Amino acid sequence: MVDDEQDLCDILLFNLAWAGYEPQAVHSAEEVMSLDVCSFDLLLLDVMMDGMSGFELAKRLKGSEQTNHIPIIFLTAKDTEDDALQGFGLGADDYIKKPFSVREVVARVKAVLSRFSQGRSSEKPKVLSFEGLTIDLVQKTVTADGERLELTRTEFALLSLMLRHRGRVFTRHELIGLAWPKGVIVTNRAVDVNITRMRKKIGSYAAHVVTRQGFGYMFQ
Amino acid sequence: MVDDEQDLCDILLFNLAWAGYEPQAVHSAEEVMSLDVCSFDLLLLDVMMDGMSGFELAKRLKGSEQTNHIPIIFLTAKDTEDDALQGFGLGADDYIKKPFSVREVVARVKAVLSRFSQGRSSEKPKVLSFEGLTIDLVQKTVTADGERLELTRTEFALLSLMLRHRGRVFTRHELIGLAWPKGVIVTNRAVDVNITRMRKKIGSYAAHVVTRQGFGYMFQ
DNA sequence: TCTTGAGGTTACATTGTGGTTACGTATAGG
DNA sequence: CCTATACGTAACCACAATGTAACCTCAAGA
Repeated sequence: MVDDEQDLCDILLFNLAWAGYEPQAVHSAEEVMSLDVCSFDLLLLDVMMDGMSGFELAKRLKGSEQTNHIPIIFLTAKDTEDDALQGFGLGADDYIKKPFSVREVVARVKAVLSRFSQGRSSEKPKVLSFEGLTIDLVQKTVTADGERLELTRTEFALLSLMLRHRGRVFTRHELIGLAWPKGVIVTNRAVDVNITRMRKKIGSYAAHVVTRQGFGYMFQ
Repeated sequence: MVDDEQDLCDILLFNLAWAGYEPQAVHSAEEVMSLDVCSFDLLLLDVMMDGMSGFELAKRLKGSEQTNHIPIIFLTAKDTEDDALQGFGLGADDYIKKPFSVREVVARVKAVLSRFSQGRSSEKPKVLSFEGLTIDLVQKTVTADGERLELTRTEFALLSLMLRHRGRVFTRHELIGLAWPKGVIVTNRAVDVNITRMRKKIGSYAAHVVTRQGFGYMFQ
């Protein structure tokens, strides 16, 4: 959710969370660029914002291979036909005029997400695997040679990230940005410790989680 | 495609062919053994079949050096889904629950194949190369004539910098500014020593790392 | 309120990296 | 040909990077 009105964000955050979603709010389009946008399932964009407008942001996101699949719902105070058309022209999936009821927003979010879950998002593979190591991204479970492993959230995030991009070296800084919740601040050493814990749990597959001294970690 | 339901096979065959693939169907796991499995790019296996199950077949294929690289997508009936998938650890690359839409199957096939075709070595082969010398900027590795070299971070930074701007002469001062972490203070001689160490590791290619006395170093 | 576990930090051991130094060799300028 | 300077390189060693156990905090449940 990108909107510069703090109060509105709070209300929507609460209601969307109540409805079972995991909403996150930022207050300017610029902030969005510093996030891992790919990891979001839906964007609620305010059109009128200081700095970059919601339309401008949408144009950029739809222009990138990485993010153009993410459904977008615009929130706007403008109610003219032109603006609506401009929004849809940018690939908007819905359009909600202010003032709106919270219930309406939640309903539209639900509708757009269900529409998308049948289509493109079901194309995402649900499991990652490497030899006898299998990661179920839906059940959030890991099995090694048939044996169920108990990885914690952080360990799971690290392993699935590295396995999804096997062969790539991640710096500690990148891992913190990609496998940790947004906004948390931890030291680099937290990565080492969680890598160690994760290695211990995956047994012989730990040999594939290699340290590239001076660079970071990778799965190979 | 291995499934004992003739009708289902026909539908999938038609749609996969329509999508540009060259599908082939057999109706039991036993029949698969008589085929040249290595020549297939992907296997769609029904789990529940008369005779050998899809799991059993997958276990055999993953156990063989010849075939363990072939991605497998399981087709599972709803009642066997959960427990079976948690336990199997067979290295499946995806699974699709019955009943499924044909479109979903095609989409998953596409996703898995694209992941394997480009994801094998690395996602973006950001590499620099010169004759038989290859620098993988993602994996942070250097290979010379196919042989993997173990360069340290500083050596890697020096070589990749010079190779990226081949033909340009870098003064020691420039190299310290570009290949060393910001803020560190080292003497010029540190450059010499690291150049020497790097040269030693790249073998015959060391001849291309030339000293321009009084100026600095360059790669030519 | 109590329990439990996730996970961040710290401390310490260990290893590898790489800076410095010393000395030998090559090069340029006279 | 001589000499000052630049460079190559082995050796030494400080410290940076990493593995890991231990401790502690915080939050989610019970």
